[in-house]
Amino acid sequence: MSRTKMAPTKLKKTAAGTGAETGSPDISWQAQKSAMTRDRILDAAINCFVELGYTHVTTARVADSAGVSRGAMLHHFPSKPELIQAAVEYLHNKLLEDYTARVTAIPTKLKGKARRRAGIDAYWAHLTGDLFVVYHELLVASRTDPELERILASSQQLFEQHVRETNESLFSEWQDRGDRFLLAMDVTKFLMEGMAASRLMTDRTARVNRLTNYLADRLEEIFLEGDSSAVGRHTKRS
Amino acid sequence: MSRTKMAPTKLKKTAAGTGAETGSPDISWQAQKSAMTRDRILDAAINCFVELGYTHVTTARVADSAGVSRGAMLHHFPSKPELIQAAVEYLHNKLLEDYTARVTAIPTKLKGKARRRAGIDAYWAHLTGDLFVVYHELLVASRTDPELERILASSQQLFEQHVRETNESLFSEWQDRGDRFLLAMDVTKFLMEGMAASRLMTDRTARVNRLTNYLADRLEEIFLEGDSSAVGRHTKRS
DNA sequence: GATAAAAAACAGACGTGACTGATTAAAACA
DNA sequence: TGTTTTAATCAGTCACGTCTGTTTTTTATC
Repeated sequence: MSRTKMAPTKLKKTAAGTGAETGSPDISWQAQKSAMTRDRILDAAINCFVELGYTHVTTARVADSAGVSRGAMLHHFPSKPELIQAAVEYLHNKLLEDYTARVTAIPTKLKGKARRRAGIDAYWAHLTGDLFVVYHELLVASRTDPELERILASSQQLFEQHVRETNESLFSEWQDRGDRFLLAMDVTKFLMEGMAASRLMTDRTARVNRLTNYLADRLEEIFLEGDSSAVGRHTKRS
Repeated sequence: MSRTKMAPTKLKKTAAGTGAETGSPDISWQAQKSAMTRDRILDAAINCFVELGYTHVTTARVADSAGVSRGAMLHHFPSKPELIQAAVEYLHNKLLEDYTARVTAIPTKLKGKARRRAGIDAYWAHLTGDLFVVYHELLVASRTDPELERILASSQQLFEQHVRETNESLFSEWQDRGDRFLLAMDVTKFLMEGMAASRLMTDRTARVNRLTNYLADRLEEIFLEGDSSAVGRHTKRS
């Protein structure tokens, strides 16, 4: 938004004054302030990713959005690649938080089928949020950006692992379903990510709703498969 | 702005009717040469999209890749946006050709289930080709590029319609399946596009194979649904 | 039909604006 | 006062678009 300095929101100094402040020796007040500026800059960077798109982000815009001068920012992040790396890791953490928050927010009284359906809807909300949109853009950009690929390769793996562990604990009824749990997660993941990535399709909401319902039915089918007549229908081929 | 496709039609009128050249060649040598250069430039542009990624493409690189000078290119495409628009439309046509070619290449002796499976594999080959990767990148970039969004919005619609018509004629056994045909196409489209977009996942081939087999089974299910006990299972909800 | 004029295609150099990183000056703090 | 943090300015690079000049093809005139 507006440029202006508005001087870094002077946070209170807690009467630190004399420098005694043995109360917090490890983290000096300067360090706190520095860390706050860092976070402000990283938040601004994410914001720029959302509003401008990864390729249109410049150091000047991030600094402006954060309300600091370029000099100040370059003090914290000496070069653009270092800023990008920090911002991507920051985004990665926010993504994890977002997914975890949405899934753990499912009422505990929901059980069985209703709970699984709520999980689908939570994942869809996660996928259509700004954070995932930006993350997806980064993944695409990484095809021709080795540095970005290096940064994302690890976080991608960590994210999948985290999602899997979270799901294993929150949907523990799949515990004895073995590989069928992985199949269910993959079907959900790729079908919904495919839908999320198609921004320009016609009849979006109608098709999304139909496919989401279809997916929910398939997950029930996979879950109950051991008890139905459809055993082994899609385990191997070719 | 709009640079209509056929540049060669810019022939002058030769109003001074000497009458001698009433049978003048409709397409002069000059026009042919111009069109050839145009196509060389557009091919080079697509190539740059593939090798460098949309965001790293510059007019100089395209000209260099095409083997013409920047001045020559600027003569055919006065500005970068005009070049991009022409290149995107060119890419769109190549995409249509690619899909059509792959699907029509399915042996006619394949029938029923085997034919449907071949369709899935053909679509997967299409999605993992360079052309679709680039198209997907453009789609992502269009989020923060209004001009690109305008160009893609129409081509996206045209592509879906073309695919639908092609499939209707090549998989005519779905003719009386009504909406279930649309469902089958959507499930295929989004699940496979979701897989294609995930470049960095672990165990890629194994998971892709499993999901592809799963998808093939689901399509058979949808196709046979009218004759099975599963009628109406996933037609409506909320 | 030959030749000159006109138009189109092609080629390269220049200026402008934007972005990055470095350097220097000011301010806040201990 | 001395050090750390913030602000402002400078130089180098890159990409784009305009400009001018050259070659090739078409049209007009004799």
